[in-house]
Amino acid sequence: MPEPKRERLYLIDGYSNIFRAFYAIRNLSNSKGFPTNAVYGFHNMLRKLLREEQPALIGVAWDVSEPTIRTEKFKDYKANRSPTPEDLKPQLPYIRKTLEALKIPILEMPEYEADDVLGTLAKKASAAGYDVTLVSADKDLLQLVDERVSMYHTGREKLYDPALVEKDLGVPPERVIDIMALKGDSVDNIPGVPGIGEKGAVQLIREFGDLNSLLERADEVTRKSYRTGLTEHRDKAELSRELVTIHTDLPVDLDLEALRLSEPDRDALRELYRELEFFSLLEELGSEPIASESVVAATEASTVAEWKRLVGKLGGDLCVASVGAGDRPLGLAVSGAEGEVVFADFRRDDVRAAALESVAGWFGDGEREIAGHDLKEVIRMLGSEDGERGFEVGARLFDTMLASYLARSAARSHELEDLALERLGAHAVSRAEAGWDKGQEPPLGSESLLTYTGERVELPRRMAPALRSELEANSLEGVYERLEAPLIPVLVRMEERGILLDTTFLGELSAGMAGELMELEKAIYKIAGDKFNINSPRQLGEIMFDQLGYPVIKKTRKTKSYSTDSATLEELAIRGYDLPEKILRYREVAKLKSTYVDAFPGLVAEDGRLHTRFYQAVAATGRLASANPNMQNIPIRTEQGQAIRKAFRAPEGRALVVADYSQIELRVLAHIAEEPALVEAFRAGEDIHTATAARVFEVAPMLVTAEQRRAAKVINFGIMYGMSAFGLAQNLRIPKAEAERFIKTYLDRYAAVRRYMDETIEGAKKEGKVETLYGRIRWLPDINSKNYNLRENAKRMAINARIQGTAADLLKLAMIRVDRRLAEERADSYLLLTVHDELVLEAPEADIEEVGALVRQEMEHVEQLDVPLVVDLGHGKTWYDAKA
DNA sequence: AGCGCCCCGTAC
DNA sequence: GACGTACGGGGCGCTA
Repeated sequence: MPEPKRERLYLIDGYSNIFRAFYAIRNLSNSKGFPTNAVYGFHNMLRKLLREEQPALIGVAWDVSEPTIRTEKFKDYKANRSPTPEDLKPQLPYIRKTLEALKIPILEMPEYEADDVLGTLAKKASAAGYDVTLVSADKDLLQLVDERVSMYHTGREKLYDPALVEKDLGVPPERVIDIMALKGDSVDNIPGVPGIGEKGAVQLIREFGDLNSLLERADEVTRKSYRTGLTEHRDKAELSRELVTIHTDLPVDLDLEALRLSEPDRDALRELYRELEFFSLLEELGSEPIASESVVAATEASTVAEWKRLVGKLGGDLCVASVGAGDRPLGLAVSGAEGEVVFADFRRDDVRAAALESVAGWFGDGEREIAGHDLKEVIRMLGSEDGERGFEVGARLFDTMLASYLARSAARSHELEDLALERLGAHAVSRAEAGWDKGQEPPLGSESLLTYTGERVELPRRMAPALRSELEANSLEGVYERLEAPLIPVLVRMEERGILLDTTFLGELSAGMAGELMELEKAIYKIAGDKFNINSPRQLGEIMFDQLGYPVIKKTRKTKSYSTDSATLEELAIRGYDLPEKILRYREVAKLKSTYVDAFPGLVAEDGRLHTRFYQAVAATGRLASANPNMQNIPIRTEQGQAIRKAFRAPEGRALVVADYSQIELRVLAHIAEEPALVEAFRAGEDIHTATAARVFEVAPMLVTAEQRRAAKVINFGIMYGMSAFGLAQNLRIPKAEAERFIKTYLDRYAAVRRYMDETIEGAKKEGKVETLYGRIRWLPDINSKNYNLRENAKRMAINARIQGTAADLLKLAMIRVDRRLAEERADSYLLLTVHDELVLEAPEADIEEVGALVRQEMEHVEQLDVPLVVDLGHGKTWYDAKA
């Protein structure tokens, strides 16, 4: 009859594994700078163990502070141990908390070390019929190994049974003590026998059997140094043996059943993961929608009276959300300080009217604070139905999306769903789950709709306090209150207005382009000798490099296929091949046609205008982004591209006014770097690229050639982007050595720029971040990475983020001021677009001079820098004319 | 059909 | 590898 399968007890050596985790993972901390490497490493080790071994019983042995039985015997025991690292100490309580959350018992006994607890429990458990596995990175524990007790060595990743102990150490487990007693241990300050090391100890024990016999027969030892050591230091050997011997007979009265593993406390784990910012673990842990905690589902107000009654009870500070699709609101949710949520479904006409009236009151109330996620969308949606929004924003706005963005501008996403998962461990109900699916919308009063709407306000309301403190902790309230929050209503108004589009004109443009593409296509097929899809880089590559045998210039980054980008095609054209020129021209026209000319008419709203969306929480540097359509990459470089700008126009009697900052980023560089030569040039109103060329090439400004100016321009921009000599050489088609000389000369002549770059990188390495003039932060976690690419990328980001980000700050502030002054002084003139260093406005024809002057004044005086800020103005019926 | 990745190109 | 920040179109393969 086979013996029934024995259950296995896993006994974890706490400190040895914690230390190992601490040293194995460097540089892990949460956003507050709290070190988390040891918690993370140790916790992951446990998770792996739980997952892979599924232990029946488990416990973690924990050392207690001194005194112990060993320090009493030998006061210098462990005296050579270095103190617990400063970064580890604060993590220990968190490790205990993770153990508590995992429901893993912590085993500690006054006066005894973890080893003794482990030894005693191992023996006790094996005697009681369990198998035991010790988990440690300390090979002292190998003395405990026997037929029932094995040891998993965390560092070596080996599972030791008696045979493996003998193989690795040269002696069986029961002799491990003797070896240790002979050789000693300098770290634990165990003396051992002077002159005997690991090899000698093993050899002596193998020869004499055990330590007792060896000591008895010490005079038989042949090697003189060993013999004298053993005879003169017998006491040391015996003390050492006592110190290294793990006690297996502690007076414990532990019911082993208490070590039976139970279900973890998922809520406690979630809380810890959140605090420590173990987001991947948080995600893996998964979670119930917070709605299931039955506090969030909204109460629907089905009558006006009910709406007024429920909303009346909410109190001062509110959290609001609109729900719906695109610009079409389906309803409004609002919650008060206690978290009770009221929902108005706009399909009930009277409730809708009452809700919109409440909204107007709340947003217009300057004494009130309104929280929410992506309030620009909320405000825009609520204002969309009646054409004209029935309210202005006077209330203070706390937008969790923007707060998250300021706290971590480089994060992948600041969407409500993602933040809720990361910060609350909550899986938000999806739109599909709420009832929006394939053109369907949720039925009136459905439970899932009420859950969904409840979450839209409850999730941001619950995240707001932590986000507020995160802003404060990083001194980001200034940027929030001065720039981001006031910008919200400005952007709403710009999006609502849109810009008039001349679709007829675009239609003509498209037809012309179609004709040219046909011609090009014919010519291309003729040279290629075959038809193929010119839009497919892969097919084009096959034609050029396989069929026609052109030389391969370079391969693509990800798939290592033939590159056919414009630099490659230009190079081939220079080398005299026919096809590339045609392809370049084809690409240019096809790009303009598909991305702009043909795409815009489909995006025009009923008012004939294009309403882009500005995204305030996307660009890691602080810039705005624009989409649907992207109004920030409308062509301007080529004549044909510029023509597209003729389609953006002002209505009858009105004109577009364009104001753009001249060289704002270089001015910001001059200011931040305090570079006297650049500052002087800007103060003198010189052409900065000509001035740079003169300085670098050592010629009088008047004698700078067009070629020299072009090179200076490339390096001026290249510097701001962290361009290398390689990049400059490629760009200017010059030898790398020449590019290197060029950069060196530049940095010699602009020594403060070199200092700026060095100091920026040095600061980033120390702080892990860079800041703009207004305190906007970009975190750079990779700045000290061992990975060359990651590190060098982070350096370039550091150099660029300060400049680009400061320029973005300046423009945002200017927009807020321009908007305010126009509203006060020229209500029928207003902002339409912003393109990073440029504002586009619409004004009555009669007012363009005054509006231009007003805008220029606000933009140029937005901040007092070491260099003047200069704005170029233009106006006209179309964007094209206004920029001319 | 919808989605995501890739390559490529537009802007500042 | 090699120049920062964006958005978007077409090709193409995968999944449903």
